[in-house]
Amino acid sequence: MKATIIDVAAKASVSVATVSRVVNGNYPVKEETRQRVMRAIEELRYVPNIQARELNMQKSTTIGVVVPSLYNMFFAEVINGIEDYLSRDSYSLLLSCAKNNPKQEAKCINDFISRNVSGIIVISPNTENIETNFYEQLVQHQSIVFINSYAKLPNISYVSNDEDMGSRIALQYLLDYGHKKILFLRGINSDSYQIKEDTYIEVMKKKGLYNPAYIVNVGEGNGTETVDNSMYKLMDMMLNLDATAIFTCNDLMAVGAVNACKKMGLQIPRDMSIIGYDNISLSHFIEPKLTTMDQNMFALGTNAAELLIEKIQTGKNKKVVLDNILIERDTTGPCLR
Amino acid sequence: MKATIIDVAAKASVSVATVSRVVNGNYPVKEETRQRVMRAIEELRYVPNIQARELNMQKSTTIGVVVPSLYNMFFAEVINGIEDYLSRDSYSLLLSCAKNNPKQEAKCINDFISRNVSGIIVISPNTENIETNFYEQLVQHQSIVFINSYAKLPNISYVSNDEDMGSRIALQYLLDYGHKKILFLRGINSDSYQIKEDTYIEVMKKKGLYNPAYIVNVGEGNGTETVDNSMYKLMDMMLNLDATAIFTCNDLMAVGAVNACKKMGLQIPRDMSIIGYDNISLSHFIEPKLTTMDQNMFALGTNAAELLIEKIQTGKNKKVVLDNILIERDTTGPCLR
DNA sequence: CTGAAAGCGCTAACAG
DNA sequence: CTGTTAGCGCTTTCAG
Repeated sequence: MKATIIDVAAKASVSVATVSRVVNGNYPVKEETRQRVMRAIEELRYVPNIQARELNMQKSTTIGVVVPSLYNMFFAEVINGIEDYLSRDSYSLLLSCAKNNPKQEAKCINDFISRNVSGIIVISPNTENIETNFYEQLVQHQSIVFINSYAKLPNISYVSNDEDMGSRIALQYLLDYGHKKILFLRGINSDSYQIKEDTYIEVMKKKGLYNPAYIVNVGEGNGTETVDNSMYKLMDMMLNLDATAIFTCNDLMAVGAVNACKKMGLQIPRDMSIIGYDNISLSHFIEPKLTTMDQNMFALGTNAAELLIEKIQTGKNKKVVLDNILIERDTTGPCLR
Repeated sequence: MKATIIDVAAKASVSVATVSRVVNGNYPVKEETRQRVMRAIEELRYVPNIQARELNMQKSTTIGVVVPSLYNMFFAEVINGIEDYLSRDSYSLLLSCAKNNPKQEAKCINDFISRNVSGIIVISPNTENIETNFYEQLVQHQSIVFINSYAKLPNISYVSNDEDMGSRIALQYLLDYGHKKILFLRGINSDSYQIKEDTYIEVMKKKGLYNPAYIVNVGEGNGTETVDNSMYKLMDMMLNLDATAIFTCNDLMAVGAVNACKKMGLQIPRDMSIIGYDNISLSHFIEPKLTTMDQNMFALGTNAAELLIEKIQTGKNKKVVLDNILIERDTTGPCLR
């Protein structure tokens, strides 16, 4: 059985209150008694029970993080940032995976609440849960931070990338290279795809280059199958479309596009320019290395953690928008057709 | 303020005991009162406080997971497996990152204990903590499972891969294809590389094909730079060595090898066969898709979770060694020279 | 079938 | 400076 504060008190011949004071160092204790208590703690290998402490204090130092999937390295890198910031503030991180399923996402969150987390970070919240105003009820009693959510709800802090601006930069880069027929690859169930599509449509229309047939939906965008799905989808379509460039909503899709071109005998970037989004490590592992928009996942994570702790402590919401920068590598070049 | 069991009891005009019975369904309650309680729960949006429940029941349904780094996708995939198994059993997962630092690893674990986890999974435990018998003291009061630890301590459950056997299979596969000059690519600072090298040397010697010059050390084996390091290292060497095949200690190195061949104008697998190790998702994202030994990280995770829950419930330790199976894809073929 | 009451381990008045 | 004690929200005997 694990030692409790009572065991320590008995061993040191003091009251539990004194032990508590020694442990927390929040009230004066005579040095000599302190020593005695410390020794008892050592000998019994006493570790305070945080559950009991938090039950008593009506607060908690655990925060919950929900991700839609762990298969896209994007999420691992964001979690890395969150964990890094949190551990400095001695918060703990409860992790749950929603498996790209809105029901599951809601279940994860209810579970967090049961476990008395002091706040929750949701990475790429499922649009369905936003529409059904699941979150609107939630924010009454919970501190929430959304990472990369398009719909802005009241009483929630946000950290997101300026994906609108990022998409403009990516598109402009392609346009500057002379590309006119630019395919747009997106997935389902994420706001982030919608933001980019809106920007894509606006930019292309403004240039008089818009063609709805160029918008391709590859389905699930964050699974193991995303790369292959994107590849097959493109191979099906490209025969009928004479595009010279592809702008994809994430790097997984971009890799699929690269593979499709290889399979079809198209040289990159001579015959086809491809630009991805995220800059996950995968993007520079492949050959040719991917030109992509960097989302700086680590910063996304640390900022979210910072906002959440601020929200917990002050009740104030804040929105942070990070800039995405272009990482120019080997999959883009001038339009030669 | 969140509703408590007392609020529900008051609203439904019953005792807290009855509410508890309704919530847990473990004792008979008259249907009519049950209805009344359920209605009160709905109206108050009551969610049981698991901290309080667990404090009372002296048990917990949280488990802690320590990883040395979150940067490597290997770990993300293992965590995915753990999370998947745990969520079925309605356990929650507390995640901490030790940042490749033994002190930090110990701190993470003490923190878990404070938070009353019912067990801990350590992925690739730090050798230093094993030597200083930090863990030996720990196991008295804690259920521990190690993933991929080569040092075996008493009272700990293990799940690991049979990398010796896996290496034999990989090498034999290459030998069966007629390859005689097989390069071996390894990194630093991991037992796992040593196991594979020992096997490599033994197998090659037995065939009379051993050549120490064929052993290549690429340095850090799990960083972002591993792919490129491996590529440059190989490009430097291959000119002088007339190898026809390469066996690498992980997929990152294998991808580097593939890229090196591409850069040098060698066709894969016609001019060079390459076999990796791990089967991280990256291995089938690239083109040509990598032949590799599957470490099945997901299974590593689910098995660890299973063993941990078994250990928690029965106190029994177990060692599970998973077989690594060959995933034959597109980077290997017969020796044509 | 239901209620009263005793804790789980801890903190924080309050009283010495 | 230190001890006593009342809860935090919940489960579970033990009586009715």
